[in-house]
Amino acid sequence: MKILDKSYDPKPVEERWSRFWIEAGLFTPEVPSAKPKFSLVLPPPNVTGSLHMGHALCFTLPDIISRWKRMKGYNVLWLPGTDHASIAVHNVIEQSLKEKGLSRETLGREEFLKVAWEWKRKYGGIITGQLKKLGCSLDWTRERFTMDEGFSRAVRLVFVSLYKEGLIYRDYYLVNRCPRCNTVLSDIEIEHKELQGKLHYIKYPVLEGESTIVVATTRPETMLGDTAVAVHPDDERYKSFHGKTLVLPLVNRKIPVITDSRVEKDFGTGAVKVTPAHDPVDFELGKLHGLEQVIVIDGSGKMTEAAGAEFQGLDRFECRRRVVERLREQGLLIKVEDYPHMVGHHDRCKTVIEPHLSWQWFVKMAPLAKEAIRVVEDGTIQFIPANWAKSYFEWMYNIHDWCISRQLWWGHRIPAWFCRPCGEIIVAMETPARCPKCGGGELVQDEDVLDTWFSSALWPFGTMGWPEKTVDLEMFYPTDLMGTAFDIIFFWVARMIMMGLKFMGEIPFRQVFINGLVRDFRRRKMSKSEGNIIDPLEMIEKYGTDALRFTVAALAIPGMDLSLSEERMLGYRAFVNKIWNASRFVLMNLDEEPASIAESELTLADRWIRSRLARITAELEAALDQYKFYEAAEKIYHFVWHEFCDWYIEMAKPSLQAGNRTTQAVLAGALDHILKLLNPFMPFVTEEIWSHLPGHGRSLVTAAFPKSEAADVNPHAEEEMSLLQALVVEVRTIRAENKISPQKKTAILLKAPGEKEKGFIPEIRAYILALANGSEVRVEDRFPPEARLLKGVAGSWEVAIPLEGEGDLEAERARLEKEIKKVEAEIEKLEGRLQKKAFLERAPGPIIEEAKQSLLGCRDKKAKLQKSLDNIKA
RNA sequence: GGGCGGUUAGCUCAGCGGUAGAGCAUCGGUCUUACAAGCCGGGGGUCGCAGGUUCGAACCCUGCACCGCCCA
Repeated sequence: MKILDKSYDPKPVEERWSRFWIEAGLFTPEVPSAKPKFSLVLPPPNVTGSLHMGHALCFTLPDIISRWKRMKGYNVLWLPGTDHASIAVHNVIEQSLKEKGLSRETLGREEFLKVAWEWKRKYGGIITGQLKKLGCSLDWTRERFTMDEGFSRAVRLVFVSLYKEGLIYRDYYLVNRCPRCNTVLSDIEIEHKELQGKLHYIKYPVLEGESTIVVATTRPETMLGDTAVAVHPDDERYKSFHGKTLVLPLVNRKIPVITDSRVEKDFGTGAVKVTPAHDPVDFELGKLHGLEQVIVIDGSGKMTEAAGAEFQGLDRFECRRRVVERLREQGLLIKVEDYPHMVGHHDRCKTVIEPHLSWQWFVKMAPLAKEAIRVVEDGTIQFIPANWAKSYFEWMYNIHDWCISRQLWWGHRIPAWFCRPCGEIIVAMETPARCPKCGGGELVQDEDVLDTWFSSALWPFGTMGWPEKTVDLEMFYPTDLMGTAFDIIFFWVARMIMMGLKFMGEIPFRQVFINGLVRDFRRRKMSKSEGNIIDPLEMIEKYGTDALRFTVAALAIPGMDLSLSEERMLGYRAFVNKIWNASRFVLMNLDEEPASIAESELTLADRWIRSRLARITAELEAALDQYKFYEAAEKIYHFVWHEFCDWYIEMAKPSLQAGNRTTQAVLAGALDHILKLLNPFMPFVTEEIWSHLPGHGRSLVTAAFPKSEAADVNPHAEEEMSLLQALVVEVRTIRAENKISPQKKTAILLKAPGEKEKGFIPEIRAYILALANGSEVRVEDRFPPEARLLKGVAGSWEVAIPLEGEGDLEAERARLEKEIKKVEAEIEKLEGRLQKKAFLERAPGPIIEEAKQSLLGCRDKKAKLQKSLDNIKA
């Protein structure tokens, strides 16, 4: 048998197996297949991306499920791919152009796209390589990219169909624009953050007469675009102003005072300036009251010509200062107050959003949302944890139309053409030759591309070849699981559900597992500026992928953020190493010739570990079934380390030395079983060890997951084992507390409570000797009174070891006194309970019985301890 | 303002109606022939606060406080 190295070195092992799995096609499902299927698609990471801890979590967890299902005999498809990430790619490329003194405009669309594709070819593989490093069991033969030819076709088809159905429309509307990224955004890409702003009180003179109205605003620069002032119709303060005309300061535009019940009387002075082209509320007001829309800020945050000669070309914030200055000079600025308020920011680049009036494309969401709500309501799609469904509903019930056009080039260009002469809009799959309305050939395609999330919404079926009727769709759609973080429920999950229902007529996935956010050990968000980022690649480098994966699983409590620390990872690396060394021991003790089990030769330890394996397997599967990764991880961790290693291996040693071949077989079998249980969590180390086991197969990836054998459950062996453990721990405790050297072998005296229990002795004698470092085990009916003994109680048994020489009994006395105190507290509690009439009358029988037994046990223990103590004192 | 989650050992978290648990940290012992990334043993908690339901509450109900997230 090849002896393993003394410690585990992950790097070469990971590289070797990662390559082997993929080359051997083990992650590629059978087509066709008689097996039941289990499918999922990878939520596509950005091509620009590099693996971060959020990915590590979000991809490891479904991988654990995938690997487990695969081993259970499912035909598993986990389909990988990446997303083109319009804005992110633009940011990267435009930044590098800027460094060369270029811009995308100087380059032109076609050249820009060439650069982008080149860049994608060069860096697009980074994250996929990292996914392989993570050990994700993805079928790389099916890898897709959202801008693939086929996928792009699907995107176009969806656009065209929705347009034809009236679910996509074009509108001149006030949308959110990021002046830095130079594109509009959808509502959910806006992050509202409270800023300490200023409320400016500005005097607007009335055209006729001397009076003025004071308005309050946080954005004085927008006054240049004001086209009215609004007051509440019932506001007594302003009744005399109804119908009056004001002169807009700095601009000298004549604007009306209008009344609208939506004006908040309590805000500012109760009179509000109305800027229909730059504020969502004002936009609505303006439409209702037929106000002019004056655009004073352009899409990049610069003041327009309409803002006036003095301000034109200024940045919006610079303009704000200038406007305030001018108003102050003219005595029109009454006061400025600190005013905290919520301001929209672009969630990616954190730039303050500018409301922007322009022509854009929108998806009408309400009709799509209806079905999507129903399938979650009726449980066809299940959120895990279920609470997230609530957020989903909340959003879906209040859904807004989705602005899908982006003023970018990298992405799916909107398949719409404008006929210059007649103004007709043509939406089509292919570039139309001429206008169907006027017959003209002067057609110009819309410049914009679609929101990246528009294509992501098609991912679950677009990746499988839709709109073709493919075998993959037939076999693997709908998928079974979508694992993702909560912040993406609206971006992704909701839209995938809507599009899946709309175009496939079926849900895209049955279950949605929502994982938490990864935080640092003090529960802070990880961020570059805080310097508290834990980089998964660095962790893999330092501790190995298996340790990283196991850590992530052990911390993954459904619905909870997890706080990660390197310390924790260190602990699980120790676990990996522990497994390695336990395996090393097993392999060192196996004969060349594989052993087989003879039932009659099974030792207590053998029967016990088989019983425990059966139970732990069932428990592990139950936990995984509910996506309780932390519970599964904790269970297997405890079992492997503190049952298999601490007890079984130690107990197997004497049998192995005695040449017991059955124990060899049980030991090898148990290790094989354990490696399979662990494989979904730590694929690399388990695969490596397994390949050294006699009779191993080709790969654990496709090995059968162990069954929990009911026949192996052995309560008798478990009970006997519990007794043994209690006895051994008691002896060890007495030894430790009395500072008896670990090297020193001592005689161990046992007193069984009765004849029946004495029957256990032959079975446990050798184990006690080995585990408690005994020189002999003597069974006594009563301990010799003359001897100096250190005594303890284990269940209903007593143990004792002789104190040799002139040993000090002080420590022992302290120990006994402490023990007695503990038992006394327990007795008091139990007596209190059992004395209550109500408890005896109302509590269920077994509970009362248990309490009574407990009390008897405690009293017995106390008596024994007391006797020992008296002995010492005497 | 609405919604969700949290408050349990020094730290991070399980437990969610029947005697308070884990990992790490800590303290003591130990290089015992798989592993010192190890082994053995110990200490440590009126389960945020106040009421209520119950024979029995960390767990269920009500209110409050504080922290975090999401949506207006």
